[in-house]
Amino acid sequence: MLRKKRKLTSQVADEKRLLEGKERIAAAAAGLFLNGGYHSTSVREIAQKAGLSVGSVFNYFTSKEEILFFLFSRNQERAQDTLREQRAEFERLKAQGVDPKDLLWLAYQSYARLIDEMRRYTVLGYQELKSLTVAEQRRILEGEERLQQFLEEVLSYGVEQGAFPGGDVNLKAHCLMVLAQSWAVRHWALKHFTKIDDYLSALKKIALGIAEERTFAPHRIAMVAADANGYDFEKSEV
Amino acid sequence: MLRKKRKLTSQVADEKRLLEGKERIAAAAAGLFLNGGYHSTSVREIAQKAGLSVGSVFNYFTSKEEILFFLFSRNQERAQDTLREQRAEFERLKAQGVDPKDLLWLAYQSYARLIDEMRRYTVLGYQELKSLTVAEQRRILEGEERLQQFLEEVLSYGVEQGAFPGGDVNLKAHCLMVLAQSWAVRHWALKHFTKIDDYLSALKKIALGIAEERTFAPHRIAMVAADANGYDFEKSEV
Amino acid sequence: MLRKKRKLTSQVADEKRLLEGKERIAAAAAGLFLNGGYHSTSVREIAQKAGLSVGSVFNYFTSKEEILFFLFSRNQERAQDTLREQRAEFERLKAQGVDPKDLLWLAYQSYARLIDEMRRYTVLGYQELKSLTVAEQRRILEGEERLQQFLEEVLSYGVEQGAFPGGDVNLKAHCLMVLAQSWAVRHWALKHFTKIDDYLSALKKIALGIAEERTFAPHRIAMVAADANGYDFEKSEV
Amino acid sequence: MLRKKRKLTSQVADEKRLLEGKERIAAAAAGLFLNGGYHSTSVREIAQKAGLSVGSVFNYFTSKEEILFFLFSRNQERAQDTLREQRAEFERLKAQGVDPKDLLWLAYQSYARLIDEMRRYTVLGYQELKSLTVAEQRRILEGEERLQQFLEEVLSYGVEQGAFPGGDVNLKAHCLMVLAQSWAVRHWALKHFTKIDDYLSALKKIALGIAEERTFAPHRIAMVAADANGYDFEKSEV
DNA sequence: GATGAATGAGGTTTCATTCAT
DNA sequence: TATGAATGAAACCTCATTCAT
Repeated sequence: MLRKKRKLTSQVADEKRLLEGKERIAAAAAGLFLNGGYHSTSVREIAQKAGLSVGSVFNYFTSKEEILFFLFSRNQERAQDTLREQRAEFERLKAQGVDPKDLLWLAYQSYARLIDEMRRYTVLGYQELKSLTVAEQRRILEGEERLQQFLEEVLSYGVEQGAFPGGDVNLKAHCLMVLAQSWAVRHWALKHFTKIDDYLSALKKIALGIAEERTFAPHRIAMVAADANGYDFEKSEV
Repeated sequence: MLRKKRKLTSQVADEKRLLEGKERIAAAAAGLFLNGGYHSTSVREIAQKAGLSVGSVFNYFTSKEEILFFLFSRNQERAQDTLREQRAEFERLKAQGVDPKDLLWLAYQSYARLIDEMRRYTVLGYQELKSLTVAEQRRILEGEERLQQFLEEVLSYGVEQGAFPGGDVNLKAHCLMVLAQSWAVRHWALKHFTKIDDYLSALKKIALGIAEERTFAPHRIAMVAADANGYDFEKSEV
Repeated sequence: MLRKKRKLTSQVADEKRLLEGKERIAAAAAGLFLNGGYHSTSVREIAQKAGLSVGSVFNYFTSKEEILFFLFSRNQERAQDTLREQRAEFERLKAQGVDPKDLLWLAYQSYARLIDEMRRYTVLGYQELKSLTVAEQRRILEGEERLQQFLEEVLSYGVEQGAFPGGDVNLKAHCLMVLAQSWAVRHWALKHFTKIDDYLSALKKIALGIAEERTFAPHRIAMVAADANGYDFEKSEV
Repeated sequence: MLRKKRKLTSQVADEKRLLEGKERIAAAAAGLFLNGGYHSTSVREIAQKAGLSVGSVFNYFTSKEEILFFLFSRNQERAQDTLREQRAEFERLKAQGVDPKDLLWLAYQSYARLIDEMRRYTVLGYQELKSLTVAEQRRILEGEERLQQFLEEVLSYGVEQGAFPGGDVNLKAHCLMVLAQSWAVRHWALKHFTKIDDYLSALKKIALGIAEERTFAPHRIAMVAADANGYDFEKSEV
């Protein structure tokens, strides 16, 4: 009669307690997801590590996948908060007439430090984003895009001010993002940097060099079949 | 992570047949692993897509994981082949006194094109490497390191020849690798480039800029606890 | 990526084997469903009784519910087969000018014997029909309606021939059906009849009496709110 | 079927409060049990609909099953009350020398109206009786038997008075009961009757016809193996 | 060598019931 | 007495793997 009744809400009523519980479980899950991956981690393991019974986990989350999504969104929020602060800071410093190069470097540093703080989640993103619903994936990627957009804005401001040459701002921002993220996702290749600040100081010239490079303007034309390069990919593309 | 294998060898005797079968199955698996992930793909699906019975798959591979490993190693081999060619080419051109900058650009281009050809597997690497045994992971990463080493050698040659300033060659190579790989793993952000060559020509100045940047020399001291930066990671680190 | 992939077909390929297996499992399930009910019966129990492993059950059926539906439909088919025979027989005897009363009694007897043969399933129907999808329920009830329609036709033929008075043929058929079904669903109250034929011979006069009764013609007007009799039923009505 | 109860008494001391609470919960449960079935209804849903907490439900009932039993018994009581009234009325009218046929019809009508009032529970009985303990089942069925016995007595009185022919009074009562219950359990086939009284007036001639039918006397011999008709039923028989 | 049915361990999820607050 | 979070057993179902044919 009632087919497919899905429990839509968490069982725990008290908002504060609910969030605390979620945090606790998610924290336990994060570690396990990272070593071993999302699919290889059982809810039983998560519960155990969080010091709860299996059933209790489902009082806080309605599904295992929700735990993964929670991890991503919570960090997304964290990133967006930082972004907001950065924006404010950027406007403030701009008004003070600070050198665009310094502005970029400040912005970039704070992005890289964010990556460092959330290193585990950055890696998780690269690994397990595809385990989410397409809708959920999009939500997360939109956040990422907003981060990149900010770098683009800072770069564009530099162009306006004559600090950087015009060019493919979008590409430059992409490169900068990727180099920051590599601190997390390719950390094994950067083992000789002890801390993010070591990496950053080594990277400084390279990063600014990218910004100052005179590249071609972008060909902002939406290609009809952007992906028509001979591949027979079936659906995906993450 | 570690598991006990029952049957250690494949059931198929004829070497040629065996390899053909493996290729066929792996090809089918590759697509499925990419859209859907390794864990969500069942052996039955793979068998079906390969036009075989479930049982047959296990005549060619001893486990599902072996299929994944096969995919990685086969591509590793492919990459190492390319690397060997590149090395030969590099020596030849070096002997002809070709400009180190051109040498680097040639090497880099061919690496990027390799990434492009194996785009699906590059993504797969970022996503599913952790699904392998630690030993297997290491084997794959060693290949990756060899690729980076080649770039480092080319860069070093440029330094010797006075084309590039001295500096952290290791870091530069890392950056170059990451930017090439981003064509695969962050392709959604590069949608406005139709083909790898479009991306490459836009990237050329940036890449060479990185090579020519005057960075600090590396502090080649192996840190005792390179990872002692406050994290409580348990085991892994990919 | 692929969300909600439902295994749509049974795993067993060989048609004959598949059917045999289904029969075997369904037979085991039938008994268990009857004592204890559908929900209280676990798949493990079914498997055990059928002499199979749990997994194997799901090679034959895609879900537990399918077992229940299989039971219902298979008996539905069985009933429809009998119905077809009855129809043929009816036409044959009608052509021979057999007395309508005898025709009715023959038809009724064979329906009652069918009920007897499928007694367990008749009970199951009363108990567990609601455990099916609404669509599936409808399919089963349509079969039941066809059975009743046949009785109505036989009754109508008797009316034409002057053997029975006109009246609410639909109601009469309903009464006859219910009395036959009561042999299954209220068997505890009929314990003093050893066999269906005992019950039938005792019931003969009553059944024919019903047919011969002079009832009012039916008020075949579709009532606007047929159910507006003060109840606050929420949805169902089986 | 049989289970171990932990707590044997309800937690609520005040008798009045206890009963009020039980009624409230049972009322909520009744609707849910009907649409959806006993097993598919969770205690949480019941609590929610009753406007209580889950814990409170278990202050009033010691188990979910007890709710079901409560529903059945409360209606059983209701039925027995009506029965008592009917008995009194019957004696009164008998003393007044009322026509036995009228007596039967009055008694039958009031039974049918009872069924109508408790339609939901009649259906529930057919569906979920088996979810009770065997002992509980028996208690409920005994009540049902008492109801039938009354009809038998009324019929017997008619026989004594020469209004009905002798015959299988037990069978006749059974038939009458079943036809009344069909208003509830096979309501879908009687949709063209808006109200129970419509059904009753259409049924009147049939019902009285049954009473007046000249059937065989019953063979009241307890059969040794009453069920020896080839079935392999294991335990139950509802 | 190929097949595919059988297996059973283990996955996620539900839910009646308990019990500290 | 009321609450609702915690529990853990047990449910359904999936799937890699085996093995008789």
